[in-house]
Amino acid sequence: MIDGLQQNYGDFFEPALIKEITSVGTFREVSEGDELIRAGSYIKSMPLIINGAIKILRQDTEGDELLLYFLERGDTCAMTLSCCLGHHKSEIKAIAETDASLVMIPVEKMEEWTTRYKSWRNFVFDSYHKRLIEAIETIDSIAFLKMDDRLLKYLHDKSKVTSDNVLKNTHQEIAYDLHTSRVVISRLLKKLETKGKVKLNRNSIEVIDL
Amino acid sequence: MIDGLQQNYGDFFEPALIKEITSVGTFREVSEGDELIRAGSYIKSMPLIINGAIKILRQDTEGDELLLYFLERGDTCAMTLSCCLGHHKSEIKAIAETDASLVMIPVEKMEEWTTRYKSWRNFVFDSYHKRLIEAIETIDSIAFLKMDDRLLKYLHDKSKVTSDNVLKNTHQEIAYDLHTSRVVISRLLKKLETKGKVKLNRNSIEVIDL
DNA sequence: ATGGTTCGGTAACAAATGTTACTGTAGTGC
DNA sequence: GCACTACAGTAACATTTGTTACCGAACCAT
Repeated sequence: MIDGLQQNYGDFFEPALIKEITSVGTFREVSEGDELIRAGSYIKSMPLIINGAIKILRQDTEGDELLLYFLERGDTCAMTLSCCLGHHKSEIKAIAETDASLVMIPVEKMEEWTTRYKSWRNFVFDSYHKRLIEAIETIDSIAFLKMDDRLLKYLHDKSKVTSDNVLKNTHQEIAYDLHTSRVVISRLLKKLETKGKVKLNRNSIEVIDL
Repeated sequence: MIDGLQQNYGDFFEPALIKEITSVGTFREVSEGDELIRAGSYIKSMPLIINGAIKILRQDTEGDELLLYFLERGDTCAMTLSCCLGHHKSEIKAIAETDASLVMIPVEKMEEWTTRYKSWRNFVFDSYHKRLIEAIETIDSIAFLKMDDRLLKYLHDKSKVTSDNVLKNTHQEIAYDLHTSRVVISRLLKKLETKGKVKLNRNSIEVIDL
């Protein structure tokens, strides 16, 4: 755990803080598909991502879903942050996109560090900033792009976070993430295949050139 | 200015901070329609809103626009915050929705206060949280609602921030905010009128019952 | 192999939204 | 008054997206 922290957060946090994290944080490994945060639940600890990727989804009251963004190493979940600091309910759902390792920090420490460590404060501010930007980029996609371009962006982002240009996804799963229907995704993927941008196989999509 | 600060921020900030704000902040009055922040510009001071309303828009590279949310008394602009703290470029555009009064805080002070005042720190965290929630609510609207419901929400929100159930808006302006076309808005407004939800006049819309 | 299930391709259709074009009317300046 | 402009109403049409239904292939368990 110390290695992972040092590697991903060492440039950012002062040694004393790294040491504290090591002593109070708990290391956790999760498998692809694990649900880390359920919408509407309360959260008592905050994850620092050491490696792997987490996807953050918005879920409305009828259960409709929409992918907000991915978190990667060095990231933390701003919603969790603000839930912890403000003691609000979770507004989102988090699923492990790949196997991942995390360090979980208890809430009390977070608040304490905010006072004591400048680097922690900056990290928290920076995380908020990043998430706000990501949220706004998501808004851009939905508001300004048509479904075909949103799909392209999705394939691109996903192959980036998994570091793999073969996506092991069903069309239905993509449809959930983009909040549309399976038929629409199949239709658009087929178009992309005829353009030579992807190669389609059962349960997987090979990204050729986006 | 001290009155306004005391009234809107007094519960939140300790007296010493209020005093500091008074001494280093500059009072500013803006008129409806004034452009406070232009997309792509750098920002050197942060506004605390004393009264009035500011609308925050996203603008893409082609000039397409979309309303993100309104700011009201007691609010500040989280994007400005993070731009100041992180020295990033503005990603948004801000327009005075009504006449408004603001107190502008220089960047340096903001950073200093973050270290010195717990209440300021909490204010900043809280602002980030609020804006993130608002951004996500905007995502909800675009992703999960159809244009007719988005229009209803728009009319509702707008009549709330202006404290007036008569909106002095052209259809074209609404179309810009919702990123659609004038014809679509006219069509939907007409439907709302036949349902008795609004009354349409030239250059104004009376909200009857949403 | 058999039967059941999941996945993807496709067609046909429905609904929502976007686009273009034309109208009349209210306001504005002269 | 007259010309001009901005605004809103409407129709006709195009495009995009969503929905339903059906088929066949791949996969799975027995």
